[in-house]
Amino acid sequence: MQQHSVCFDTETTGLKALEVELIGIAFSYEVGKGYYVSFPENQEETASILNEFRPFFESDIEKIGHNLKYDIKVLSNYNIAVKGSLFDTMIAHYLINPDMRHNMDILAETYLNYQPVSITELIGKKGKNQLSMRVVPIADQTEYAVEDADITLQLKEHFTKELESGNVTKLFNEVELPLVSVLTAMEIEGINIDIHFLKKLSVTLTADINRLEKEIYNQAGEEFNIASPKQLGIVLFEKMQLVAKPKKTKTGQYSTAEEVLSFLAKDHQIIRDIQEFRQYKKLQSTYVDALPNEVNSKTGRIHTQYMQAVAATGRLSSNNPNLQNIPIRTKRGQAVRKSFIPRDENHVLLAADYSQIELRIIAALSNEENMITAFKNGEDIHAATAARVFNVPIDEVTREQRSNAKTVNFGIIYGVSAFGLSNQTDLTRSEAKELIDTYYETYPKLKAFMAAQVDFAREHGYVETVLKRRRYLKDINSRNAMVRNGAERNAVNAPIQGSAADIIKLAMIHIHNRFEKEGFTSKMLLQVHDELVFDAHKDELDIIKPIIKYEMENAFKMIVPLDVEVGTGENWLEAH
DNA sequence: GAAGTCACG
DNA sequence: ACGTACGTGACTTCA
Repeated sequence: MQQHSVCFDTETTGLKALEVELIGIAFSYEVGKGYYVSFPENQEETASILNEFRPFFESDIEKIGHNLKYDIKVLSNYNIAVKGSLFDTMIAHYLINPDMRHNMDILAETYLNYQPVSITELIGKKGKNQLSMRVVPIADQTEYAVEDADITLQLKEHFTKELESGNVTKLFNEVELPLVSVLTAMEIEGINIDIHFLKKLSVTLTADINRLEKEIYNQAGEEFNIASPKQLGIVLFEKMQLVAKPKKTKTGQYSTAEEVLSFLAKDHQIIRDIQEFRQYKKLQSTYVDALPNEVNSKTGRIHTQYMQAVAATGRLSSNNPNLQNIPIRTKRGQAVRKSFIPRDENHVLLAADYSQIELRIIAALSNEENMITAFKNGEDIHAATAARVFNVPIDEVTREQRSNAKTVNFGIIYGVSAFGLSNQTDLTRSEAKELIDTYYETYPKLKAFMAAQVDFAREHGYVETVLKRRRYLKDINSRNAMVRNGAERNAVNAPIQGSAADIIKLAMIHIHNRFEKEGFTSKMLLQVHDELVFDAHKDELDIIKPIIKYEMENAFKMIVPLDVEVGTGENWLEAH
């Protein structure tokens, strides 16, 4: 193959890239043409056939694909590395319009006006009756796989132009595509967990759940399914009549959500028991019992997948399992976090967190001196805000004042309303309104910035991050006030959340490259929006700590300094 | 498969 | 007068 760029697409036995076997690879380097290589079930033979393709995969030839991370991981099972520049049509379309879907089928219809053979036509709907691609006749495999490769090649032509007209080519080439390799490495690396510890934790949770269950039945005077919001609502609000006017969900059911229960907790033991019961059930089913089942039998580690084209703001998301929502806020939740441990006794876990990155970004973008000064002086930003808003010296700020200031600071990032703020605090709606007004007087340029974002969105139809990542806001001029207000909140929030995502992505690329170049044994494992987690070899700790901190703090220069806290420990909780 | 709930940043 | 925080993924219940 003498081409400059080649599209390829792997066909495999399933969806879990690190566990599947290769069935075939389609190649296309000329629109309308393609070739399919079929592999036998014998894995040694497959590896030896693949070896013939090693020079191609490791060459400088540009590799085009749709969701390349998947194909690269599959090939990694056979020790094939994919080198050279990449072009991922899924990610390209994510940058072109992050709010849309990026399935190849949809893209083919939208851009090529063509309806490809769907995978379900070939192997059926997913479920236990779904066939393996192995049993599909080779002619059909070929037809399907080559079509996909051809479509991907054709999409590239469209998207190259659209990336250009959306002014995101640089973001694509310098951030998102390099990030593919970084995420691939992190996913393959995985993280170690202490299964034995989780099993013990599950036993204690079961004991507490059983105890609470009995007490709840006792107080209710009957047995019912506490995990059923419907049954629980009837017991609490019809039988026990705990409140005169119970809040309903949008379908007319009684709401038993935490925000409803927390209002009743101080007056009713049964509510406190339900809250505790719910918490333990959640921890047990979502984490304590689920995580051990996610351990890969070959590596003994947990391998999440990072979704690079899901979150409309530019963030990553994590699934199968989601390692971006591991508990930390409650005591029992923290126990779950303790189960994430280093690779072995020669390593520790290292966690590096950006401190208040979103507030720093809004301070910098708005050029709000009062907030910038606070950050430059290394002040506690919530206390500093409280001091200004409540007009007291910073060392006389009360707990409650700081807490309210903190809530407003976060609210600003989301697009506060007095209603929302009063919901989140003990303040009444009018107190909340007053606090917001004072806040804007304290930080006048913040308000101007927010208004400017909305104006920009109205004029251009989109907003953008520091790295020019766009989010289109089609509802920004809607006549429906509620819809329009939503778009306006997005106009403020998307550049903030998205810029933070841009910055940590840059840092990840820089750190990954330095680690490769300097040949460290330590590995980056996880990203949790403003935090990176590493398996740090003890011998390398003194070298990599300052490298990580430097690369994160200097990934992107703004007029506000970025601050990163680095910690280490024998588990993820300790590392904080 | 939708709805409700709740874990995280 | 109205309904409202931004962004995700996973689990259980129930039609």
